[in-house]
Amino acid sequence: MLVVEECMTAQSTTPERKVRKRDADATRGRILAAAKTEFAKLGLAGARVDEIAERAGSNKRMIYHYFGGKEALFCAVLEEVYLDIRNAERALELDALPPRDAMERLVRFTWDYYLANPEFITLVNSANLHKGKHLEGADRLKLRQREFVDMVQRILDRGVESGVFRAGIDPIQLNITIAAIGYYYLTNRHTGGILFQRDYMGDAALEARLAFNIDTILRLISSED
Amino acid sequence: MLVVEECMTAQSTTPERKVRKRDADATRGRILAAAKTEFAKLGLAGARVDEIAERAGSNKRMIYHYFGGKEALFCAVLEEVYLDIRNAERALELDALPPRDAMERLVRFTWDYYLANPEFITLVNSANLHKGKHLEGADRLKLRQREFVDMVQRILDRGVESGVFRAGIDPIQLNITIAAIGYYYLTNRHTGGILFQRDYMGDAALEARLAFNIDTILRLISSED
Amino acid sequence: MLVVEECMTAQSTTPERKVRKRDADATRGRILAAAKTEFAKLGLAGARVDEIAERAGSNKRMIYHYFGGKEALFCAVLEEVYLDIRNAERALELDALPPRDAMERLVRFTWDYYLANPEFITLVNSANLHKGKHLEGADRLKLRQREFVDMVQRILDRGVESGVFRAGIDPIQLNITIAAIGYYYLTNRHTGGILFQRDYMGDAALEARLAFNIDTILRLISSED
Amino acid sequence: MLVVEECMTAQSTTPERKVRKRDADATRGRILAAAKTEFAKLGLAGARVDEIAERAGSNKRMIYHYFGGKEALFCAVLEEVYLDIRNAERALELDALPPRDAMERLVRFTWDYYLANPEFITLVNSANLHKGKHLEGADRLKLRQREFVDMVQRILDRGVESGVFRAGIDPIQLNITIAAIGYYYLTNRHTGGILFQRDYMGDAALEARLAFNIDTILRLISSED
DNA sequence: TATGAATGAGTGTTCATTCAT
DNA sequence: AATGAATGAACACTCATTCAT
Repeated sequence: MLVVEECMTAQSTTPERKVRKRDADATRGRILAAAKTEFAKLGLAGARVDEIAERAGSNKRMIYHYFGGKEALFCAVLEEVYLDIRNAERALELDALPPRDAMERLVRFTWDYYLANPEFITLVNSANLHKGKHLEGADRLKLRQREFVDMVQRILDRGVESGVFRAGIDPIQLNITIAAIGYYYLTNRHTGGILFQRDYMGDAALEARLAFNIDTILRLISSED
Repeated sequence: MLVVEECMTAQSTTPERKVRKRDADATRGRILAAAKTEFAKLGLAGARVDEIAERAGSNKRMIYHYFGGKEALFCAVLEEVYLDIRNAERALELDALPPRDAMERLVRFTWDYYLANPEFITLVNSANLHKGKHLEGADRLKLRQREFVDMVQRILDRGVESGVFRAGIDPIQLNITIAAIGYYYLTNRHTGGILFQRDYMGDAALEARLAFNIDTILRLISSED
Repeated sequence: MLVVEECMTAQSTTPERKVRKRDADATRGRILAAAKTEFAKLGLAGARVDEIAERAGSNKRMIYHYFGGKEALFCAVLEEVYLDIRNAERALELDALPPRDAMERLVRFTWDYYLANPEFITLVNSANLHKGKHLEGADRLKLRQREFVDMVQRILDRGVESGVFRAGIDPIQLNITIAAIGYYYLTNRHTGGILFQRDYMGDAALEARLAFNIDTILRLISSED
Repeated sequence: MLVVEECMTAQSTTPERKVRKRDADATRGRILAAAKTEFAKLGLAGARVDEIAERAGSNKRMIYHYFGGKEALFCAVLEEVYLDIRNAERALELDALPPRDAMERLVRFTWDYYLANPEFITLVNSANLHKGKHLEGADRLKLRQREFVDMVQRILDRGVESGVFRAGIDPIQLNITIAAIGYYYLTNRHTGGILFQRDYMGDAALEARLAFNIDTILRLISSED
C-alpha cells in the first residue's frame, strides 16, 4: 500500500535552481506549508488532499506533480519540521555557554519551541502512529541528529570537568527526558486539562511547568543537590 | 460534524440488565475490544467501521445499535481504557508502602502498564489530536482522577513528614512528569529509534530507561542528594 | 495493479440462494448487463464505472460490493458472454444432424450469433488487448470449450466415416477458421467499409458473406470438390 | 467530444520542407513511433499522452504542436500503419508470379506481416472499436486499397485464364478471408490459448496454422480439388 | 522549436451511515 | 437482536489539455 521509497523523491528542490519559471518553488513551498498545517491538525488519515491544495492556493494535481502523493507529501513535511528544530537547536550555540547555563537554555528552548510550533508535536505523533515509516528515508536528518547528541555530550563533559555535573549521564537518555517533560505536558494538555480539571495553557501554568522542568533536569544532572 | 454529545449515550450497559441479555453484552464487549485495537492502530480517522465489525465477529449495524456511531464508539473506548488504568493504579495500594517505595513502585507500574498496554498511548494521542473532545462527557473518570491525585499527595505528605522528600512538590506536576518520561519514550520510539539510530525496545534498553526514570523521579523529590 | 485473482470471486451467485432479500441478485444482474454494454462499446479502459452504475439503475458502491472492482467486473462479464455462446452452441444438438448439415449449421449459427450479439466480438477483442488476463480464472469455461471441440470432432468423424469429409482435419484449426471468417468480417467492418468503400452490413452483403463462408468451409473439408 | 476533422491536420510533413527542419521531423517521427507502441499496447482510451511523450524522448506539448491532440495522433498512427502494410504488399510484385504461386505468396506474406507487426492488429481493433472514425479522412489510403484489390483481381483473372482457379470469385471476399484466417488466430491467441488450452505461438503451432491457411485458400479458389 | 507549470473535470474506489427484513 | 442491501458524499489520484516563457 504505502510505498515508503517514494519519500526519497520528496527532498526539497536543489539549491542550484536559479531561474524559477512561473514560481515552481514557491508553489512547492506553499503546498508544503499547507500540508504541515493540515497534517498537524487532522493527522495523516484525517487530512484531505483537496483541502491542502486549496489552502496552498494551488490545485491537487500539483501535489502529485511535486511530491508524488499524500504519503510522500507527509514524508516531506516530516523531514522539514525535523530539520527546522535541529537547525534552531544548532543556532543556540550552546558550546559558548557555561555548562549549567547551556543546559537550562536547552530545556527552556525545547519548551519554547514546542509552544511556538505546536504542529511539530502532532506531526511527530502521527509519524509514530505509523511506526515511523515516513522517516525511514531521511538520511540527512540522521546526521543532524548525531551532531545534536554530540553537542549535548560536550555540555555534559564540560560540566563534569568543572564539577557541576555528575559523571556517567547518557546524553540520549537525558535528551529524551528533556523533550519528554515538555512534549508530554503539551501533547496531552487536552485530556490532562479535562481529567485533572486544571488550566494547562494559562501564562502562570506554563511558567510553573517550565520552572518545574528546569528544576527536574538540573536536579537530575547536578553533582550535588 | 462531530456530535460529541453522542458520547453520553455510549455508557456501558447498566448492571441491572437481566442475565438473559448475556449475548447482547458479549457482542457489545467484542465490538469495544475490536474498536480499541483498531483505533489504537490507525487513529480515529484511519480506523474503519467495517473492519471493527468484522474483527468483532459482528456486523456494522450493531455498532450503530449499541454505540450510535463511530465517534461515540471512540468515546466509549477512551473511557474504558482510562478507567482501566485508574483501576489498576488504585489496586496498587500505595498507601500501605513507605513513601520512597511507594513512589518507586508508581514509576515502575506506570512504565510497565504502558509497555503492557501500548494501545493506551496511541488512543490518548488520538484523543488529544481531537482536542480531547471525546472525553468531555466522562464524568465518572474525573472523579477517579481526583482520587488518584489525592493518593499521590498522601505519599508526598508522608515522605515530607518522614524527612525523605522535599516539601512543596505539586502532585499534579509530579504525576505528569512520571507519566511523561515513560510515555514519551514509548510513543516516540519509532522516530526516536530511526533518528538516534538506537534500539529502543530491547530488554536492556527498556531496563536502562526504567532505571533512568526512577533515578530522575527520586532525585526530583528527595530531600537531599 | 491488476489483481487477476479477484476474478475468481466474480463467479455468479450460487444457485442455493433462495430468499432474495431486497433483490440482491437482480441488482447484480442489472450491473452485469450494464457492464456488458458499456465494456463492449468502449473497451475496458474507456468504460466508466459511473456510467455502468447509472445504466444499471444502481449505484457505484454496489459494483464494488458485488464484484470487487472494475477489472473483476470485466472478468465476470467475459465469463458470462463466453458461457452464453457455448451454451447456445450446445443447444444446437449438432450430433443429431448429418455431418454436412451439421457443419453448415455451425457456420451459419456462428455467423448469426455474432450478428445478434455484437458485444461478444468487442468484448473478446478487449480481453485479448489485455492478453487474456481476465479469463485466466474461468475454469468452468475451459471445460465447456473442451466439450465443444469434442462435438466438432464427432461431426468430423461421422463425415469421414460416411465419406463426405476428408480425414485428418484438426477440429481446433477448423473451429478457429469457422470463427475467423465471420468474426473478422464483422469486427473490421468499419475500417473495411471505409477502405474498400463497400457496404458491409446491408442485407445483400451479409447474405453474400455468409454464402461465401459456408462455401469456404465446405470446400475446406469436403472429400472431393 | 471527438473532433475527427482534426485528423486532416495529421498528415506527415510535406517533402518540400527544408532540410534544416531535420530535428523537427525526427521529433515528429519519434512521437509517432512511441504513439504506435502505446496505442497498440493499451488502446486509444488506455494510452497515456504523458507516456507517449516520455517514450518519444520529447514532451507533451510537442504532441499538441505536431498533431493537435491525442485523437488526431491516433489518426496519424492508423494512417501510417495502413500505408506501411499496403506498401509492403505492393513491393511483393505478385504480378510477376504464376497465379497459384502469387496467391500462396500473398497468404504467406499476410501471415508473416501480422506476426512481425503485432501492433497492426491491435491498432486496427482499436480503430474498429471506435467505428473507424479515425480513418475517415485518410483518402490517400483508399486509393492504395483500390490498387491492392485490383492486383488481387489480376491474379484471379490470370488463374481463371490458365484454368487453375474457379471463375466468379469476389476479390474482396477473398481478401477478407485471407486476412481473417491469419488475423483472427493472432488477435485472439490469448483467449484462444486459455480456452483451448493450446499453444498458439510456438514454432510448430505457427507453421501448422500457416499450412492450414494456405490449404484453406487454395481449396477455396482451385478449379478442382 | 521547445518545455515545465498549471488546471478542471474526471476516475476508480472507499467511506460512514441508513434501510428493509 | 441481528443482518445483508443500499446509498451519496467524499476520497486519493489521474487525465488530456492549455498557459507562460
